[in-house]
Formats: sequence, structure tokens, C-alpha cells
Amino acid sequence: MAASSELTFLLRQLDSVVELAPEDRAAVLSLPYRIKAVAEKRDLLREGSHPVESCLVLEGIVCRYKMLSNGRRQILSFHFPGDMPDLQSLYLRTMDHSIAAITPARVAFIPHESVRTLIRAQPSVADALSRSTMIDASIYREWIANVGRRTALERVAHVICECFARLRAVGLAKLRTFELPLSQMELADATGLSNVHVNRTMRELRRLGLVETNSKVHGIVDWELLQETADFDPAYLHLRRQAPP
Amino acid sequence: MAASSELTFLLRQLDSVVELAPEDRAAVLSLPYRIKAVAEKRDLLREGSHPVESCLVLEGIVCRYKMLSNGRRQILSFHFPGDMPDLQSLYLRTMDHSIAAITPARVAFIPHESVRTLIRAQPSVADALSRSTMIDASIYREWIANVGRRTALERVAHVICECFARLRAVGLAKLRTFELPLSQMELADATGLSNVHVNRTMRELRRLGLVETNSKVHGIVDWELLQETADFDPAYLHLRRQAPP
DNA sequence: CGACAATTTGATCTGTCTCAACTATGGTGG
DNA sequence: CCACCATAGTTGAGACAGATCAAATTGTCG
Repeated sequence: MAASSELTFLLRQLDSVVELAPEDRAAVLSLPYRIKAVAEKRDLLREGSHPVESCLVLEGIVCRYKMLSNGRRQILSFHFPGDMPDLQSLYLRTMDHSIAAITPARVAFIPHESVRTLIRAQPSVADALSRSTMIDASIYREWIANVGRRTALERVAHVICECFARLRAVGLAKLRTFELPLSQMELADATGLSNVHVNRTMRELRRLGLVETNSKVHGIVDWELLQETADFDPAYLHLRRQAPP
Repeated sequence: MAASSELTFLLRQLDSVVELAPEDRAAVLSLPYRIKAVAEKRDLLREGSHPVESCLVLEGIVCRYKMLSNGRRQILSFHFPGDMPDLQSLYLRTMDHSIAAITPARVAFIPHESVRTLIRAQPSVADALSRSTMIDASIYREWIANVGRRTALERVAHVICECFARLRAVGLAKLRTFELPLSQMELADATGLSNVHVNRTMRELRRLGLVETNSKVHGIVDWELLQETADFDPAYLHLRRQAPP
């Protein structure tokens, strides 16, 4: 394992959330971890399990999801490099949902004990992680509203807006084009729609001249109008710097 | 203001989440606070504001909600006596949603600074609050799945199951009957349905012999069957003691 | 008792789902 | 390098869960 430069991803994420002092950064970088490569569609963590490590996404896209009794799936959130999608496992013993890699991914696992020690030693890192957790919760709230009260067009557009804004905030999206390798099935599970209807909705978004998308890569054609049709207001992301196009 | 016996509500809630030592309990009870009575349907906290206190529900039912651009409302969560519905404001400066009283309510406001001091002094109280926050997030996840992938009957039944289980966990529900003064409009805004359809769904739940409900009071007739039709598994509530009827 | 809000019921409409087929697309092994 | 296969995307037709609109009924509280 090389120098923990891998964890700079985490720093980049925390940076988009709070200002860190040099000694805090050093403390974060000295966390022990092990790296795991995860294949597409493979579970990282399964509902019902009792993790003893927290994971940090280094590469790829990861999602949380739940399976319901009727065999349906609901995606609960997307996670990009720098995100720690299971900070909760520090406090809740058993996973109430699963985490899976959407694309091939690389993930760092950090022992809970090390995170706990870090939190005790560096209050501002603790604050950053707490803030990060609170932002997660804020995103959940927005998703409840998205899935509960918005039309198909708004829902899909909203998810695209959110991903774009979040990726830009950590420097992973270009000005107007960004790679977002989500299949229509995944978009459907995230928005509570059927894959067929997502297909038609994407078609409509293209027809309206809001996005250009050839399967893997999404291009934002008209960011202003896209936000408007999505009813998207980035305030709920609580970013330190906004992401104007 | 009498001895801070008001805050015992908070203790009861934390107790359902984690074990507290006597000195922790004492520290919680010595928090300063001010009491406010809130009328039915009045906002406690408005989206866009910058609170400097956290609030604790003492009496009544409180909800978080968002208004969308199309004038629709989505309720994001319900809160009962003992809940602190805005711990996040400790870390996120501006409210991304509003909080309102559903019934007439009494609420204690505790200065952020006092909570921060308490958190620094009593690590296990900090843990309890973190755990509480994580449980909130878990409930959000369940709601995303509820609204995204369940039928009207399942959604409404699920909300009833959750309220019952949570109220029982803090000793506010009897064995099979509990008071849950939610209007059908509110149930609709929580489930992403129309009020008319909620009405028909409640009717169906009664017809199926699952609940008895005369507006304000809901009685659980067949808890097992209700859970089953709701696809309800209380695991996501992460309670220390489960609530069998 | 009167008035306003919440619930109930009916009739109709529509957004989204389901089912089913067909067409890219990309990866694999011969 | 191509044939093949699996997976994802596309399109059409029909069905249905739930929305909308409108009116009647039942609380509920001053």
C-alpha cells in the first residue's frame, strides 16, 4: 500500500463541506485502511450485516438500496469518490439497507475503531463528519419529496441535476458535460418509476433540448432550464461553494 | 419554570436508543431551555431560516415538510414527545425544510451552544444524539422506499405501523390502541397520495379488519396482518427493545 | 344553532405501468 | 476478426392505480 494518498479523496469531500486545519488533514491521512476492488453490480455491504469498518469510495459510483417484499428495488442514494456511504454503521450495529457498486469501483475500508479514535482526537474532523452525515440526511429528505410529489419528468431531471451539482462540487464534472454511467434501470429504481417510463422521460428531456446523452455520458445543454423543469434548488446540498455552470 | 422535569421526555427518548449513565442523565437535565406553546398547523421553524436553538417536542405531534414549486406539500417525518427534530441545525446553518405542529404542541428550545457544550463534556450523550440522528436517517430511507415503491395500501399501513411502533417504544401507546390525530390530508402528504385516495385506502384497511379508526384514535385490530400488508419490518427503527403488541 | 373544516362518495380522466417485441451495443471466445 | 450472446435501450398497445373534480355528509367548536 503506497503512501495514503488514496485518502486525499476523503479530504476533497470534507473540503467541500467544511474548512480543515493542516493537523486535521494529517490526522485523516494517517488513518489505516485496506483497499478493495468491487465489480459492477456487486454488493459492498448487505442489509442485515454488522460491519466493523466504514467504507470510502475512491473510484466509481456506488449506491445504497433496499429490496422490498414485492421484489422491487429502491435506490436510496448515489455516492461518488470521496463519499463515505456508511458512517452510520459507526452507531447502528446492523445495516438496514445494502450498498452496491454501480460501476466497477475501488473502495477503502477504514476500521471503525480508527475512525472513533480520530473523532475523539480531532473535534473539527468530527464536526466535518457530522456535517457530512447531516447533508446525507438532507439529501434523503429531498428524495422523499422527489419521489413523493414530483412528476416523472421532474424526478429524472432532478436526479441528473443533483448528480451534476455534487460531482462538480468535488471537481469530477466538467463545465457542461459529465460522465454519469447510470443505466435507465438504475435511474428507474432511484426515481420510483419503471425503466420503460424512464426511457420515455429521457427521450422527452432530450427533445426539450435540456440534455444530450449517449448512454454513459450526459451532457447538460441548458442548465438553467434543466434546473427549472426539475424544480432543483441546490440549497439542500449545503455546499460551501455553489456550482454555477 | 419548575425543576427541569420537562427534559425527562428527552431522556425517555434517548433511553429507547442507548443506555445512559446517571451523570449523563444529570447533565441532560441541567440543560437550559425555554418553553413555547405552538398552535395547530403553525410553523415552528421555517425553511431558509438560521436557528440558534434546537427544539425538543414535549407534547403533541410535529412534522417536517417541504413545499414544492407546484404548490404541493411533502411531509418528511413525524415527531413525538421526546424527539429533537432539528439536531441538524447544529451543523447546517440554514433550514432546508420547515417544521410545523400538527396538533397543538409544547416545545422546549435549547440553545445550540448548550448542546455543543454538553456534547463535548459527555461523550456518551454525544453518542446517543449521533445514534438518534442516524436513526432519523434510517427512517428517511424507509420513507423513500415507501413512497417510491409501495402501493397506496402498503404506504398508509406502513406509516401507521411506524407511528405505532415508535409511540410504543417511548411508552405513548397502549397495547392495541393509540391516539394518532393525523388528518387524512396529512396522511396524504406523508405518503405522496391524494387525500381522496387516502380516504379510500383507510376504508379498505378497515374493511380488511386491520384497523379501527374514528378520526383521531386509531386502533390496531390485527397487528400481525397489518405489518404483513404494510411490508413493515421494525428493524430500521433500531430500537433497543422491540414493540410486540 | 350555525359555520367551517374534515370526511365520504361518485364519476371521470390520466400518468405511469405492464407486457411484449424489436433493435442497438458491447464483450467474449473461436 | 467475426459470430455470437447477453444486456441495455427503444417502441407500441392496452390496462390500471391513483388523480382530479364536484357534491354530499358528517363532525366540531364557538
